Amino acid sequence: MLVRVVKRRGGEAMLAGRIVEVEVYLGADDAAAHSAAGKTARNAVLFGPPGHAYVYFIYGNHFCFNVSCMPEGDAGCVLIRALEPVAGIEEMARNRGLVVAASEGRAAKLRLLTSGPGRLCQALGITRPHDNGKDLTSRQSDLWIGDDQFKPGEIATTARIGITRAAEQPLRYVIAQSPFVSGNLRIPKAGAGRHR
DNA sequence: ATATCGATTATCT
DNA sequence: GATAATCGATATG
Repeated sequence: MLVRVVKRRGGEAMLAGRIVEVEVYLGADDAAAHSAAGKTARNAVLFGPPGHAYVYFIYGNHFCFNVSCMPEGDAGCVLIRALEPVAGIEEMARNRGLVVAASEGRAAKLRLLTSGPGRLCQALGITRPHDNGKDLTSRQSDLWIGDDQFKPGEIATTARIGITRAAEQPLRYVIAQSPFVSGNLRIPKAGAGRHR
């Protein structure tokens, strides 16, 4: 199994991150999916062809980025929940309103860039009117997903996060070894905490 | 360290 | 009018 990279060309810099955490949403029979109640103006992309971007705005503050995965007419999708920053880190930090210092707290701050659905959208500049519906399989698009030949270690599955319905299904997939997965369910080893 | 809460808007009932 | 696939700040041990 190979993991992929989300890339985005913005102006001069290219922004890229490796996908380290996703959640699956089934089209039908999934009370947590936006598509559960049928097609609407908001989720229309999910019912289109696979490999396209579904972007939506949530909680009045944040965007979330999904990839439609099922053939036309079926609304299954994958929510991209966390990335490992790969390229364009300074611009991502600007987008997030953070400053990445050159040395020490760097690793810690990298986690703040893209470890979460809302964060990674802000870091990559993904917004609803602008990016919704883009073809992620075409390099002509300024937002696409490609294969970077990365060989992940163990893939762990857990319950999905932040939802209020059908939350118990183990449809969240994370690269177990990655420190860049979103914070909620990180499994800190005993005594692994930081001091100060 | 963990827990609780407010922000803020598109979408649906 | 209620709700939400979140984040960041504040409060508390």
